Amino acid sequence: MAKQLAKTKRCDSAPVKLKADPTADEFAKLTWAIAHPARVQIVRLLIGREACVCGEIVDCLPLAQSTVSQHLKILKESGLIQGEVDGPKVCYCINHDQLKRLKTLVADL
Amino acid sequence: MAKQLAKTKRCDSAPVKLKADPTADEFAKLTWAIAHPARVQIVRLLIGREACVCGEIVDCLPLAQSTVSQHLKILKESGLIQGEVDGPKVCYCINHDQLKRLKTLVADL
DNA sequence: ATCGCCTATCGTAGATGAACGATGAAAGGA
DNA sequence: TCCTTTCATCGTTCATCTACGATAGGCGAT
Repeated sequence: MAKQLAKTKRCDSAPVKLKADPTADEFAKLTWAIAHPARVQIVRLLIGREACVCGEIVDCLPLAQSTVSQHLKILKESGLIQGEVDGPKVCYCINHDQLKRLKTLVADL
Repeated sequence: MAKQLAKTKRCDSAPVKLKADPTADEFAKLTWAIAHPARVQIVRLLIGREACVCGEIVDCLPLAQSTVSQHLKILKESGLIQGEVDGPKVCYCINHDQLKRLKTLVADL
């Protein structure tokens, strides 16, 4: 996404309005956040359980703790999940608003 | 996804069945295919037009022809779109079955 | 047959992702 | 206070993505 030339060409009959679709970026970010098998599994796990401590998620996946932590960070940054500190542990849960946003974006394709 | 240890730990009460969810892979592949702003725009363009020649898609995006061709290849490999040769041109269109599959997977989250 | 257009592929460079082990920080218990 | 547990972050390595220009191949027109 480096080149940003001001093209004057047309696509068929409609004027070119396909330049910087804001929802395309949002769409891409949300789908990218979940576009990894481990992250799909984490999201599904949280949907099914409503809340889960980080360590449990690690135990459920064949990945190192640091790797899972990275995936959790990605999901958290996308807004799909959120975590709150509970003493020495961190409890993750689904952000239903953002999940609904994702579903809406895909359904409205 | 390299480590495949046979863990015996449990996640909460349910037995560990979060190992190699086949639909998680399918889900990740489909969402990954569309997890880029340019590919989102291409898919939307094709949904709105029902068919589009490659050159028109290139003209609609601020990217080089070779780059667009790569994105089209990714989308084609995911099954979301398909292209058929029409003389010297290639006409791309949406694969509605696969698009519906994507929508179903996301809606059933 | 040759030329020009359209598209795919190759080769490359830089950025980012995915995975790991090791380390660090915070909180609670001994 | 010190130790343990829990989780995040750092640093590294390897692979993949993304973007481009250049090139090759197919097709229609001249």
